[in-house]
Amino acid sequence: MEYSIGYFSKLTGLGIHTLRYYEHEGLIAPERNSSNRRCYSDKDFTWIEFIKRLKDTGMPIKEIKHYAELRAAGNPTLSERMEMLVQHRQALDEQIAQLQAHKIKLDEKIEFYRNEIERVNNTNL
Amino acid sequence: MEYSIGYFSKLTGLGIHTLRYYEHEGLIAPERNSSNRRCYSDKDFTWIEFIKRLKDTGMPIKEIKHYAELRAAGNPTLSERMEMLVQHRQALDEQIAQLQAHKIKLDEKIEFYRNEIERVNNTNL
DNA sequence: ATACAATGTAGAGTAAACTCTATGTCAAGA
DNA sequence: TCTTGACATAGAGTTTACTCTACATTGTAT
Repeated sequence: MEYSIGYFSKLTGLGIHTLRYYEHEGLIAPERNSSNRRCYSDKDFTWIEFIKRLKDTGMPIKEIKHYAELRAAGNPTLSERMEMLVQHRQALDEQIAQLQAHKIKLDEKIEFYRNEIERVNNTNL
Repeated sequence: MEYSIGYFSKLTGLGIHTLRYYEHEGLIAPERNSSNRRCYSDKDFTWIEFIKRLKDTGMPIKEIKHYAELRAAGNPTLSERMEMLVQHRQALDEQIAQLQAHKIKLDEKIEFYRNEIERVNNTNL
């Protein structure tokens, strides 16, 4: 199936302007029809979902663009792309570990507040 | 102990400009000496470490500023501050869960690449 | 045939969070 | 005394990732 930019925007939840911006930045290159309108495919959908995943895990646009270029170059770049993903997984692991450490501290702080509120209530009896 | 902005910058790893910016944005309010120089205290250090934690877990500066205002107002705002932290913990839990889901997908993708590279190597024997 | 909604491009504007520059003050060492 | 270095303020500049505006063109329904 092929999708207009308006429909593709709804499919992906990304906003027409954002889709055009991503194309301008070299992340995605949809086909064009005879009237120069963009025609997004199911492959584009799969690809944009992956882009969203990379973004949501903290990869900057420029790096995604680089990945996109490798992808466009086909099989010869397979191992380089995998290398990128392995490194990104490493960063993601660290990110998750740090957030979990932050969560523990935040839990402690909340516990502190619970006690403090209790204490203040008792003081003002 | 009291610290100059230069020393405090090294203590916190935050950059002199950033510390002044945080003060301007209402996150922190260090004392001043007779020559109008900033004097950061150990309390300021503890506080800035907490600010860093909030930031690293995705809380925007404006919201941290609001927390700082409540904090400056003392005991009457204890429960409101705790409420903020409880909500933030909720957001953090969701953030961690999403990253973990992303990680699973990324692992799958890397596994796919591993197989694909293997397949391409065998094809070109 | 005509209106109007969707799309096209180019470029300007926005928001967040810094980061830097210009200019001035002030205390301490050579 | 003179110079140097840390600090002060005000405001400009940067980066990232959008988001919007202006204006032209095209496809569709009346």
